[in-house]
Amino acid sequence: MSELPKAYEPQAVEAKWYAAWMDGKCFEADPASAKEGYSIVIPPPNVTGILHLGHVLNNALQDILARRARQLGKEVLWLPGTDHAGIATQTKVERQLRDEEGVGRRDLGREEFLKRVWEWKEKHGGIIIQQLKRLGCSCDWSRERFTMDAAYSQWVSQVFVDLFKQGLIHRGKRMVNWCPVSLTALSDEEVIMTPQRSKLYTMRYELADAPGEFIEISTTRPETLMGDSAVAVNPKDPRYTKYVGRKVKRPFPPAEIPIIADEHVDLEFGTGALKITPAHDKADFEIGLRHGLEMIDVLHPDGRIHCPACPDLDGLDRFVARKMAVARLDEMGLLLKVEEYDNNVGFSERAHVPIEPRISMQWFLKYPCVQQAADAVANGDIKFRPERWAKTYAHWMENLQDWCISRQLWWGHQIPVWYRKDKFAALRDAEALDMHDLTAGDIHVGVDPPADPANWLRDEDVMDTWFSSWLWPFATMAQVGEDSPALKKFYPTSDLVTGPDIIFFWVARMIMAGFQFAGGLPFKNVYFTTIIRDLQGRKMSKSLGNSPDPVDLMEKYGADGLRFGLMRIAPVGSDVRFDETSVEEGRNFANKLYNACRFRQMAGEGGSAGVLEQGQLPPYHLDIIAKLDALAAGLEESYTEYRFGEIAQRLYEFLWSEFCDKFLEAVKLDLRESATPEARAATLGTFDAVMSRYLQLMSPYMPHITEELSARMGYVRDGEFLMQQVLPAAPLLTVDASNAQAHAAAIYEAAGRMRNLKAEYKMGSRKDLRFVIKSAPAWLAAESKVLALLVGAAEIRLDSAYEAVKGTPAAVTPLGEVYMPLEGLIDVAAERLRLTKEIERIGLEVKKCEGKLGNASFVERAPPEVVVQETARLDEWHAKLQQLGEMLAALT
RNA sequence: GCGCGGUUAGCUCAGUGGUAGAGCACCUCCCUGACACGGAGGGGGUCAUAGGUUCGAACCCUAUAUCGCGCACCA
Repeated sequence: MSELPKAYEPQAVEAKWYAAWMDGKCFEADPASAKEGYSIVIPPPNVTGILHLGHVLNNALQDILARRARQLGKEVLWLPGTDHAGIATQTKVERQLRDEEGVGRRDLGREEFLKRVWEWKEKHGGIIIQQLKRLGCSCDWSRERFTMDAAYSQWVSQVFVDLFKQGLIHRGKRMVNWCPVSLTALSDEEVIMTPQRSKLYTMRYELADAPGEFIEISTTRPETLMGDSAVAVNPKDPRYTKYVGRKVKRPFPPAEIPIIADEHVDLEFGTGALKITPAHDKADFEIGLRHGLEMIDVLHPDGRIHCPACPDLDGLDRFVARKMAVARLDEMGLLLKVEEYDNNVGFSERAHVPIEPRISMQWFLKYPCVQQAADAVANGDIKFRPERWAKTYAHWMENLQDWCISRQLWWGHQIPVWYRKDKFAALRDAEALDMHDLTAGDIHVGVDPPADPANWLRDEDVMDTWFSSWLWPFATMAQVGEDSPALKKFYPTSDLVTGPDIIFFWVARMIMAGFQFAGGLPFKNVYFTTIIRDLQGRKMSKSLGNSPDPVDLMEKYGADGLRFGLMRIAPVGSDVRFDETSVEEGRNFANKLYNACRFRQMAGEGGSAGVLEQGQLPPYHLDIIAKLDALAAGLEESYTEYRFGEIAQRLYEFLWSEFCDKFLEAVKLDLRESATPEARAATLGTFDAVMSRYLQLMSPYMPHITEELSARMGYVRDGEFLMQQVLPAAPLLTVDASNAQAHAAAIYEAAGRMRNLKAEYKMGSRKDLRFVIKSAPAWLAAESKVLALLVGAAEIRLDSAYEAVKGTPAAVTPLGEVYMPLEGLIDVAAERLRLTKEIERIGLEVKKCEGKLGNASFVERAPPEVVVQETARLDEWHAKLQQLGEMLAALT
């Protein structure tokens, strides 16, 4: 044992133990182990990412699960890694190149640009990994993966090829969500519908065969009218039946377009007539297909208008063009009204701009194993917590659309498809060729390039990042075709911990991939974390500046403090509002734990468990031992239910309210020098038995401090680690403690009542009071000294014959009636009154003041306006009065 | 529009049929030999509203209000 400083200083301790665990290879998983396997794969953070509180919550939970599993004797694999995060990373590096070198990616060319991204990744990519280590994460770092590792990329290509061969992947020209900033297609999930305050424009088109007669149309997007190829009305709409089949004049560029009838049109909305722009609206696209309409593309990929026939609009940004188009309509006398209008607009998840529905050639996946994946959750093979997310999942699975998996980016897994050079030009330039236009000899789909690469060109697109992430649970454990021991031991994984915001992006897709490629479900339990918000309820975000840096918090409060604080407020249900004070509480709790152990160390050596038979131990000992067993059982139950906040709360209450506030206070007498060696040894023995087990129970939540204290207190042998000790199944208590617990409870409660009595009579801090207990139980005689210590009394007298004088303060306690006789002491109330009057008599004012009496002067100003602070302690009143007298004498 | 979740002390949240809880904040006292990142005591809530079921409801049921989140959208 060694000396401990007064307050716990986590920083050095945490770094020391993390290094020791790494040296000891404590986190490494052995697939050959005979122990039962337990595994988690980390939700790979973006390689560009830096740690935020969401990561902390998420990874602390995984660490707790992993550490707990080790304590239960399992062979644990927590597999870490990072995600290449296509758009995010490419954007970041492009921005840096533009800022620092003034070049774009096309200036560099694909090969050079990718080289630069890799360089950037090697240099800055590991930040979040270091931060996870700082947090104490017990990942098997020897198995760290990256979604663009060679072996992992092999999986991605292989999966693409397999799905293609099964006919589930195909290429086609379809309406997709296009991001005009990132210049790529996006999946439906990457589009965020956002309420907007926009305008609804009502305009009129003139009928071609009846000049002066108009049809009125409402639109929110007048800038695309150059792409109109029809006007549609509902076939059931009597107002418009006479128009169907006729033509109207499109204002610009001038053209005559048909009026068609389509069920899709809502009679109630606007004028009931809808302009059809098949190339720039999803619904219009469908209508266009049904009616064989011309698809007129009037937008460049970057969102500028492409319409040489309208020179004043051509080349303008879409939002500038909107105003211009409206102005032109107005000039032409075709604009009828403009109304304020609330609607939802799809925004790009990454670039935060409105997406543009756009027809383009892309690769699509028809999801595999949908039914199996849906059933697995519905029938409980995969259990979601909280359970309600299962409904969200089921709903999504029922309404699956094909997944657009191609991205017009460079950073990512390039699509493993090659085209014959001569056909490729046509494909690319016209964007007209469908897969069906290519014969088998024109296209090569394979993990490896064609044998005569000179004659082929590779598809330039890469795959959606999630198309690699969905393979994560197994592609991290085995190479393609490998008979992997890790996979055998650790797949399917045990628990997945992630946010509900990626239930579609990731969780659902992993389940489908698991069935399709790994022969079964990828995990058994999914624990969905809560979203962390600030005190105003806003999502944490960099731009709002409301997201505290977890590393700063760890420097200030320690990783253990941060972990514990966050766990205590992480609810099972809804979102959590984060406040730094919760981390402060975590730090304070660590300090409390530390000081309890420090107290033990100051009591010195001696004492080992079992000096006394448990049957002979005082009630406080048996009580705390029983409560520790209850704690262990309670934690077991809470872990089974994944109730992490409850676990933290139980741990907190045991140490603070039971162990420190009650047990430690009750046994202090036995650690004084006056105590018998036997009592002292028994006390130290109980302390060690309970504390060593408690530290172990605490270890998953606060791994560093528990490891430190266990080592310092000698609870763990040199060269061993607390985190590797298996939690004993047997309870500590071996005898019936019900009597002892009843006695201890009675004493603690009585002590509370008696302290309350003291406080009521303004004698809370006096230690010289004597209490009398009437009709006390016989066993109390042995404990009266302890009770006196707990109460802060000079003596507790047990006297069944006691007759209290009238007016003696009294309280009913589980130990019988308690009296606090004041004979022999001063009559506090009366004496205080007398002194107050005396002070007022000599012309001073008695005033209540804030602050500490001991430090502040009782005379704030010189006479005649001398002010005296009120105090509860009579001896101080006397002293003040005396000093006042002296002062007054000096002044007069 | 459909679905989900919340509404409990000033704040953040526990509490799924039996006399309302924690931490922080607040008030009083105390730097007593583990801890002021602490100790002792205290004040504070008609559990969103209205009905209903029940001997008994914060909890179960039905509405309503309100906040948040998904999904789907009519230009």
